[in-house]
Amino acid sequence: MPPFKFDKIDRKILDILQADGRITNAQLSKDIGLSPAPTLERVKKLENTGIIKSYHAKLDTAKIDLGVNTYVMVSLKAHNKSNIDVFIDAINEVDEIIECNHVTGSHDFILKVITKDIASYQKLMLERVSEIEVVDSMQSMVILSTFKDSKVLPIPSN
Amino acid sequence: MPPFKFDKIDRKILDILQADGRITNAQLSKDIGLSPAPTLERVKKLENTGIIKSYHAKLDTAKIDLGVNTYVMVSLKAHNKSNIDVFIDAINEVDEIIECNHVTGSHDFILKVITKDIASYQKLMLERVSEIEVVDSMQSMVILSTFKDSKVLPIPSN
DNA sequence: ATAGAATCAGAATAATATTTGGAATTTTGT
DNA sequence: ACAAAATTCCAAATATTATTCTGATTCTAT
Repeated sequence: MPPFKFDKIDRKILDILQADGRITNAQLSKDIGLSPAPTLERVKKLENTGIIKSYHAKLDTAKIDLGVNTYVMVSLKAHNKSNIDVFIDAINEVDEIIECNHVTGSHDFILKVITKDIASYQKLMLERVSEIEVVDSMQSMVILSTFKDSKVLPIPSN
Repeated sequence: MPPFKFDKIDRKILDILQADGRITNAQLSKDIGLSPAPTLERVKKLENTGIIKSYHAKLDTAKIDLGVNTYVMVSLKAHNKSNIDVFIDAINEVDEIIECNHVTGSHDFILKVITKDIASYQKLMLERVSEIEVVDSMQSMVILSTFKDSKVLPIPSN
């Protein structure tokens, strides 16, 4: 399958759906200047080709009592495939870890961890993450405040 | 306004809408075991109270040619309010920086940066970020691969 | 117990999504 | 350049969903 080329109209659709994932097809079609039928067809194609992976509600963490958000940088004892697999499998069991990226630099992984408070954060780290046998060291950055959290990616023009 | 208490049904709604932001109200009502009318009423209340902030399409960065994603840790020359304001204002101008968090630890901010390739990343950093006068130092972590990217927050049960 | 508020189901209506058929445009191969 | 093929589009018809409304039931606080 060729990597599917989308045109200017598709890009506009992607911009709009990133900013408002629940816009109606009727409104979307007005915004991009097409009738509803081809608009829907384009959206479906973007979904079917996997360019649009999914849609999600974004919640206010403070209002659902998730006050302590952190980034945690993790180093493994050795970075062979076996160890990485063990780590990934363990991470996937933990709902509070919502992101896990393998990164360059002096650490191996960076995690994003969402918890209710410091106590639950500490408990999670001590009992669930430190306990993963392949983990060597961890370094936490507690998020004090968030100044930008855009869900709109900068799609290149060409 | 009291901090609005949501019950078990609301929590289920939040779980479902985080996982599938475009589910129809009809299907949602079936999933939670209520009729459409009160289901919609609950969703609207969750939106109006700000617990649900927004809805967004999630795209495949590789397929839209955004192959280089990084975390960048930034230290400012001094962390007074004035400098922070200057920094935030500058960051908000840059579409490629989709997240900006003020954090504890040896750096001041952590950014998430989305670009097409290494060349565009370097250009962005040199010409847009390094140029911000209050920036002292930067340290990059390039994302090699993403093992988890969940849009579902672990809502505390009580 | 009882008034008031909140929540619910079911039905009616309004809006939207989705399908269909065919015209117009673009693309492709010669 | 040309014609066939493919793509893209619109407009209209139908199916599905959202939304509103009414009244019954449950919950809450006194």
